[in-house]
Amino acid sequence: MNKAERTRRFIIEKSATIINKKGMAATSLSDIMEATKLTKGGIYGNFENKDEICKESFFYLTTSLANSLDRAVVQGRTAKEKLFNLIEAYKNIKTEDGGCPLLNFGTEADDTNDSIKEYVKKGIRSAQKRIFNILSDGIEDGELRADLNAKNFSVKTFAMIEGAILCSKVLETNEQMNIIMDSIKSDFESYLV
Amino acid sequence: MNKAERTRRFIIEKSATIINKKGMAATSLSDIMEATKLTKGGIYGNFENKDEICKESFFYLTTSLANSLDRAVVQGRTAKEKLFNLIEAYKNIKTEDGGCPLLNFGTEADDTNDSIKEYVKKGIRSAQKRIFNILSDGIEDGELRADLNAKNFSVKTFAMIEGAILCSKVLETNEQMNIIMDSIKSDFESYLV
DNA sequence: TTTTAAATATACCAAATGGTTTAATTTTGA
DNA sequence: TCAAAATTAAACCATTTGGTATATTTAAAA
Repeated sequence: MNKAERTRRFIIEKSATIINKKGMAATSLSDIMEATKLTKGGIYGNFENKDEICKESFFYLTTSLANSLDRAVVQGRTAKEKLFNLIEAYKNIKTEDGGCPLLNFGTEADDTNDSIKEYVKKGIRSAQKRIFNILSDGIEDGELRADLNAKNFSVKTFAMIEGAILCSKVLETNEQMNIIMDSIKSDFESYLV
Repeated sequence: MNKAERTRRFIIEKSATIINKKGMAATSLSDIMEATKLTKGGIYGNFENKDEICKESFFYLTTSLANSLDRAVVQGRTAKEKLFNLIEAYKNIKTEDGGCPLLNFGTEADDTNDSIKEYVKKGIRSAQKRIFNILSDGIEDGELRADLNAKNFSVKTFAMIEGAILCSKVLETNEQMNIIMDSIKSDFESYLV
């Protein structure tokens, strides 16, 4: 990484949390200047415009999150361990960093920003696929009953997780998060062979 | 309703959809001026500031939605009819009006706007209570098994619905919404006596 | 119908917005 | 080490922002 690449990355890292919390529209250049201690020149020398910073911040947030979820999954050896690890990893999403970027960018972009919406779309699909793969592997290995509909279960689970994140953030307690995650677990266990 | 009250209401009705779609921060006075065909004077004669317009728009959106959900519920005579009607009403939330205000205002306000966050909090609680009441009435009437945990089921169901709205809006298809709603229904049916 | 009070438009304002240009400073590689 | 290239700071720009003061119009009551 040369200087330019380092600065670019530094700006993204600093901006990402702010944008995840405040939203793309509500985050101003001044916010980014303050967080990076750089002037506009320093920022615009590395990025075309604010949109590019938002886009790159979204990529940074989603890949960081995806990596930490993937790391949790590979630690598990059975489908059950994998799914339960994944759930714990979701629980560990830092509220102080703004929560899930798919939820934040998704709700902001859905009516206003088609290109970001496309990226969120891909993010949702791959998050669902992560769950789907655990389940279909489990079925193939005979760990899970074949009548488990992996597609439906993964869609449902993802929706519950995002809803759980919304509730914990707004209600400012993890109570409902725990209820929801426990419910996913026991629902899953009913499909164990 | 005198002239002032009518104008106030008119401004709220026009602003509400815009704010629900674009978000509070991204909606400018000019957006509201354009939608209402009023000038700043006409708007600021009826409202203190933009915050008040946002707050009133949130109230307007949530009470409209709550009313239409309540109307759907009372049409049903059994718990099953009530819940299924509620689910259909949720499915009918107009995407072109921006979707669920609890989701939109909740994700925007959670890190930035404590007073709106408090109102969203109440909105979530009452949405969950609407489901809870259907279930606990059903248990009391002997329509539903007593081992149905009404609290957990309502929390879980609400999360799934909000997640489903997010997915349909971003993915631009109702496929997952249908999967999720059907899953809620069949989960519920397993508790029928 | 006329007076008075309410509601709205017009014309402002300072501050902040995203973005550009140019000059100065750092890095980098030969 | 030193020149070329990359990076950043400073000053600037037009536009838009939320908000206000005042003039004008409209509605309501006597």
